[in-house]
Amino acid sequence: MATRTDAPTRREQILKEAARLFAERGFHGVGVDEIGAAVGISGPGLYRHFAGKDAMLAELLVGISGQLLTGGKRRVAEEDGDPGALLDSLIEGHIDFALDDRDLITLHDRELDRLRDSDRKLVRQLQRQYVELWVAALREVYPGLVEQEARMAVHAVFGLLNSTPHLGRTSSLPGRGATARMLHKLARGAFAAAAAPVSPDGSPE
Amino acid sequence: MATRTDAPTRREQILKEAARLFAERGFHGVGVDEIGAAVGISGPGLYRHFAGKDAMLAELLVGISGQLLTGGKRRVAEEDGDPGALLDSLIEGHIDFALDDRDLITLHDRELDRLRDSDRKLVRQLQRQYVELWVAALREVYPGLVEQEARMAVHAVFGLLNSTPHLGRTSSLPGRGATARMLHKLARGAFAAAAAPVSPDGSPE
DNA sequence: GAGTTCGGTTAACGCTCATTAACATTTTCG
DNA sequence: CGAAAATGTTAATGAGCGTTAACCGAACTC
Repeated sequence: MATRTDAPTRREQILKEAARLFAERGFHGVGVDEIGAAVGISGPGLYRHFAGKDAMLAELLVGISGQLLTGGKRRVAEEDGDPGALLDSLIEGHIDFALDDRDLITLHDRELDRLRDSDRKLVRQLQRQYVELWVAALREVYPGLVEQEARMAVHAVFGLLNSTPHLGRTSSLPGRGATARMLHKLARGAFAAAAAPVSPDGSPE
Repeated sequence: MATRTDAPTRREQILKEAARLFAERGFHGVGVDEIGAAVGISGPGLYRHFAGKDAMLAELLVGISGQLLTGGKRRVAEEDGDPGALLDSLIEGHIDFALDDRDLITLHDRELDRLRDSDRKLVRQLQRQYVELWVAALREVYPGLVEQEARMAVHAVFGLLNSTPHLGRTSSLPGRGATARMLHKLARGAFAAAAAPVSPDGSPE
């Protein structure tokens, strides 16, 4: 049970830099020499730590999906009976992740196809479980939602929350706290609308 | 002024297939031979129509941004005084695009970095104009929104609407119409929440 | 303190792949 | 018709890049 202060091992440094570079220029857009240079060693030295470039990507993507799922499960386990609070907790966790590890979020839905079949299957399975967590939580709050609707809403809200990488180009963000609060509001609003039975705002069509 | 029924020229075929392939496997993941094969010619025959692979991507991305902006401007021009209707019209237009040209939507925020500086600047500028269209329309409906908030909400809703490519893996969609309606509802709900002054749903924190 | 492991280095290999060359065929049209 | 443009073809080129080979010093370890 030691994940913190075990020293940022070389492996971890590499993964972190690789994530940043992959997110910036895409998996194929980054050479191993670059990744090596980013951690002070150069080129093939990476092969002392990873089987290959693919292995780095795989470990990153599996790691992301795993972390998201683990965090989600923890929050579900901590539920105290208030479904709304659980949904808020899930949203908050996802926002934290999207804001803190925006590189990984970017990778997550950009480079999945580059994985070996088995790895991709694993990642997809973790993703699916994570989605189902949300779907269950959402339907707890809005029992009127049928499963398919709920799933679609969850996917859409993921898209909303994961939009943070696209910000920052346009204008400097209004501070992390305010950003998080705004995203939370937006997500909640979308969910509420999903559950509204008919004509969401007044326009009959 | 002839864009339709001028025959689907070779150029257009190529662009269409290239878009599909790029969206599926990424710009670097697709070879020119593959693109050629997709339209019946093979390999370097493409160079009779495009200066290079980069040029195809550039034309695609500029085209997308341009189409979005043009469509948005048209809808703004057709405004009849009802700000809510304009916002709905913009949403509807974007959803149509996201559902009909999901390949292009995918490309749009995945491969922008591969462009030459000048092209990327152009695309960004078109994007920015499109965003500003939305921001203005949104603030017309919700005057309480400050510009920065509105811009963030718009970006987030783009993320939401552009999430459609991620669907379809999980479960068969419930039909195009229903999908469009649902996305519309979600977008409207998010916007409404953005404008809500405080504590969106009841949780005080 | 000798030997093994660890973590690195540089040089070389080999493959993929965009691009160009050289050449052929059809279409246009004066 | 006949020349020139248009549209392809295949073969060659050349750069980039992931990976492997061969080699080396430091750090443990018995």
